[in-house]
Amino acid sequence: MLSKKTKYGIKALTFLARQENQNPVPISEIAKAEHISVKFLESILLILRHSGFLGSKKGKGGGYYLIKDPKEINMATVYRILEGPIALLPCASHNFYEKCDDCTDEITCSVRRLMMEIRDNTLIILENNSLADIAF
Amino acid sequence: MLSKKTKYGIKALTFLARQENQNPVPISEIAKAEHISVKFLESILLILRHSGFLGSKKGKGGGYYLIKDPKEINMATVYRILEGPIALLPCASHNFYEKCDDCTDEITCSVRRLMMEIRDNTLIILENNSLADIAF
DNA sequence: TTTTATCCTACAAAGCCTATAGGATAATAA
DNA sequence: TTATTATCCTATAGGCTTTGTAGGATAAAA
Repeated sequence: MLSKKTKYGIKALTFLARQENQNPVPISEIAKAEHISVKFLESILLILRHSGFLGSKKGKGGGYYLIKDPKEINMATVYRILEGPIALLPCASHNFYEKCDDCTDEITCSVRRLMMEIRDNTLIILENNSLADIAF
Repeated sequence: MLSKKTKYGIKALTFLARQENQNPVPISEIAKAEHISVKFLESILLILRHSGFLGSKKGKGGGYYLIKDPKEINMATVYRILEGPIALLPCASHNFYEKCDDCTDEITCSVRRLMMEIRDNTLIILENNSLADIAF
């Protein structure tokens, strides 16, 4: 299941993508519109800023704004930053690969094969969707 | 991510499906072969028995065995019993639906739409795979 | 100088995951 | 009948993750 962090993060990105201009939007405004705790959202937007999706401006008239064109923001990348691995098992993940303690032979592992198939399909969907695709 | 409970549960089912006959297999044997804690596996097999996948026999010569034909055991059903919802959000789930606290309009929610697409795809894969399909 | 708003670290409550403990129950074999 | 084997079942504990909250530091604008 998606964490609230990821869900709120995507909602905030969507909210910013829907803005008519690139003026900074304060956290409080996004939080109010999307019904999210201000402080929790603050920590999420900080992550998205550090990851290069958002810019920020302090003081009056400040807030967060999108740095990239929503068409260039890939949902697979967003997912990995907020949620972590797309695969349902570490041994089926490209970017977060880990060997299983209990498996003797990864290649013939039936669970892994099934999870790889799901992973491949989920990845295609996420990669085929940009922020612009889901926002409008 | 898949819980160990689900992973171990599927591995145990696979192990039983690969048995040549329908004789009961003791927990300890499955646990040893799949490198799983006996006590933890015990609790998982109990769930699978209560869900109608497994039968059991007590005492010497006892253990667990498959009740159904592996071809008739659908991985979507197994997943739901062990892991819970297939969807990544409660609002995108058929069998475990829950309304979001923060959403005002579910229909236009961008996160939900994306998660529904992933859910539909994942569901197809799980439904198209029986225990027999993944075991052999 | 005041107000506004982000920046950043630390922390706390709650819930979930991963087992483990220990006795009850039932079947088999000697 | 007794000992052994193996499941049945409930309770619980430790650790980790999630979901925030607190509080001050920093920077920009009025």
